[in-house]
Amino acid sequence: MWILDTCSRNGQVEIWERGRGGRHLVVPAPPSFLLHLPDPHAHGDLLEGLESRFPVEECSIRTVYGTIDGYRVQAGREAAALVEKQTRYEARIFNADLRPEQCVLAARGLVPCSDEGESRFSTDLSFDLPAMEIAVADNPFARDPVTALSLTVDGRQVRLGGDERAILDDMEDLVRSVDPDVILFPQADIWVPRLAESARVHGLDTGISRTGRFRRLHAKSYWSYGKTEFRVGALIPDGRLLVDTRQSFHYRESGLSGILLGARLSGLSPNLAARFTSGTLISSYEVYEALRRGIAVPWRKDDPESVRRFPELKAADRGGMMFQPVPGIYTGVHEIDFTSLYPSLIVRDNLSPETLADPGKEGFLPRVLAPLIAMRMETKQKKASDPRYAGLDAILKWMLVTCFGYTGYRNAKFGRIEVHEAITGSAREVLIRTRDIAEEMGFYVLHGIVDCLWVQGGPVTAFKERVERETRLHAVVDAYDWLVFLPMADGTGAYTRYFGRLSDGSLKVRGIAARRGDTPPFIRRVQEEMLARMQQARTPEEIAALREPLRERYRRAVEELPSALPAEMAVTRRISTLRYRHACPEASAVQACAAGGIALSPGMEVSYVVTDSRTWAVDLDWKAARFDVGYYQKLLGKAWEEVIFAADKAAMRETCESKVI
DNA sequence: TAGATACGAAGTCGGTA
DNA sequence: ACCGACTTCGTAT
Repeated sequence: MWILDTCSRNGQVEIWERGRGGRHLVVPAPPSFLLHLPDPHAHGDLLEGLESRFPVEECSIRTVYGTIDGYRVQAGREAAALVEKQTRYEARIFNADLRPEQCVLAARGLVPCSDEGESRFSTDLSFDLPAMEIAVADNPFARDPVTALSLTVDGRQVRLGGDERAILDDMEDLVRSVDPDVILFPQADIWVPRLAESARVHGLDTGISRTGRFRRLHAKSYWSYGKTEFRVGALIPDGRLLVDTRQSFHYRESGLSGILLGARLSGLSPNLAARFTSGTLISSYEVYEALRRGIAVPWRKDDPESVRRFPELKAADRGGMMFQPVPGIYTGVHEIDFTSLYPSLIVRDNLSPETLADPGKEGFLPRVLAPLIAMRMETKQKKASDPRYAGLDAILKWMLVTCFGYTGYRNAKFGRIEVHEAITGSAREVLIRTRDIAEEMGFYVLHGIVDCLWVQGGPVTAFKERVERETRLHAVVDAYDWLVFLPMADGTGAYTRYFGRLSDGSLKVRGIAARRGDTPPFIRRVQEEMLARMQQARTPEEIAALREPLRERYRRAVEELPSALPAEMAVTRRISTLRYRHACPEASAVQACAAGGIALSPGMEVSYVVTDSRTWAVDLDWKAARFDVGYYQKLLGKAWEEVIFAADKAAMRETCESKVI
C-alpha cells in the first residue's frame, strides 16, 4: 500500500492510499502513555485511582538508557500531566505526546510515500503521482471574490472565469473528474480557506479534499534561531497532497521529491512534511525511528520543575570556530569543506545522550543518523551528473544541518546539552587540526568558519587525503580562480562576507548586498550586473581592467536612481514584534500596516519604501509613490564599495608586483 | 509544534562636554 | 559633537 496521506481525528487514524477514488483504512488509536515509577509502592493510591478510571497494564519500557518496569495507561495527555504533578515529578512518562498517525504506521511497519518492501534509505526514488496545478490570478491580499482561476493537467491549461460561484462549480467538476493525487497551488494556504468558505456559502464543494473535509493547521508565530518566524495557517485536505508552492520552504528548496522523501523518513503525511520546518522533520524522524525500534520516547515539557532539575544547563556552551581573514584578493585558493560535519561527528564519536555515561554501547543518535549521512553522500554525488537528485539532496542537507541544533534544543526528545557541547568541541578540534595540517604541509591558511577552511598553495590532493584520514571525516575541495575577502568598517577582515570565482567559472557570493534578502531590487540588480562582469574575469589582472567599466556602471546607477520606480526601492524585512521600543523603519511599517487594515503578526515579512530616513517615514511597497533619494544613494554606495574593493585590490597587486620586478 | 552560535551593520537613546 | 549601551535586523557555518 502506497500511503499518500494520514490523519488522526476522534481517536482514529485514517491511512489513505494513492490512486483514484482514494481508498483508506480507519484504525482505532486511543491515546495512551507509558509510566515508570521509581518506587511504585509509594504511589499505590495513585495507581489504584488510575486503574479505576482507565485501562492500565504492567509492561516493561525500553528506553535508550535501558529497560525499566512500568505501566501502559490508556489515557490522554491531561492524565499524564496529572500523574506527573501528583508524584511531584518523580514519575517518568513516555510516549505521551506522539502523533497517533506515526504510532500506527510504526506499529504496523508502514512507511508513507513508498512501495511495500522498498528501503526508506534508497536514493533511487521514482515518484509519478498524477498532479494538477491550480493558480488564482487575483491578489491574495485583497478581500475581493476570485475572478480568474486556472487548472493545469499534463501541460493542458483550463482557464475558469465568470462569477465566483461559476468558477467554484467548474473547479469542483474538473478536480473530481481528474482526481489527482497531488495539487500544486501557489498561495494555497491563503486561497483554499477562502475558496472552501465561499463554496460552503454557495452550497458547493471545492473538490480539493477527497472527503470534502479539511484538517486545520493553525497560523502561528514562533521563536527559532533567535528570530521570530511566522507560519501561515492552512486547511489540509483528506487523502490528497496539497502543496502551497509559494509558502512551502521545502517545496521551494527541494521540490515534490524532497517533500515525499521527507514524509518517508519522518513518518509524517507529506501534507505536514511540506509545511513543517526541517527541525520538526529531523525530530519526527528520530521519534519515528524510536517507535519502529520499540524504544520509548521521553515526554519532556517546559515546566518549572524540570528546569529546576537541570540547573547546570547553562554550562559553558561554546559554538563554532572562526578564524579572521586578512581582507584582499587572493589567487590559487582552495576551500576544504567537511560534508555534514556535525552529524558525522555524532556518528564518528558515538555521541548520544545515553553514551555519555556508557561510551561502550552503540548510541541511538549515531545509529539512526548514519543511514541519513550515507544517503546524503549518495545524493550529493549523483546530483552532480543528474539534476533529478537535487531535491533529495536538498531535503537531506537541511535535515542533517538542523539535527545538530536539535540536540542542543531544550525540548529535543533525544538531545542533551552535554552532547551538544561534545559536538561543538569536536568540531572546533577538527577545524584546528585541519589548519595545523595545512600549515605543516606548507599551505598558507587564509580563513576558516566552522566546517570549512580556505588555504593557499601546497599539494591539495595530498592535503585532502591526509585530512580525511586523520579526522576520519568526508571532505570536499573546491578551487578558486580568485577570491575576495571583504573588510569590516574598521578595516579588519569580515568573517562572513566574501565572493570569488570557482575554477568551473561559477561565482560564489556570500554576505554582500546581492545576497541579502533586504536589499532593494534596484540596488540588487546593479550589484548583480557588476558581479556578472567580474565573473568573466579569470585573473586579478582582468578584474583590475574592469575598474573603469564598473565605475561607469556605478555612475549611471547614481544618475538613474532618482527616477527609478519607488517599488524598486522596497526593503523586505521580518517584523519581530508589534511594539517597538525605538524609532525604526520596522516600527513605521507596522504602523503603516495597521493604518491600511493589514493584519500583521510577529515573524511576518513586510516590504516598505523609506520616504524620509530622518523620521523613518515609510510607505508600504505597493502604494509607494516616492522615496528618500539620499537614503538609497547611501545604500547604493555601500553595495558599490563591496565591488570596487576587489577591483582596487586587484589593481594594487599589479603595482606591487611590478615593484618587486 | 518546537534549531544553534558567532558576529556585524546601522541605527536609537540618553548622557556628557 | 561624541560616547557607550542597547535595539533590531541581517548573514555565515
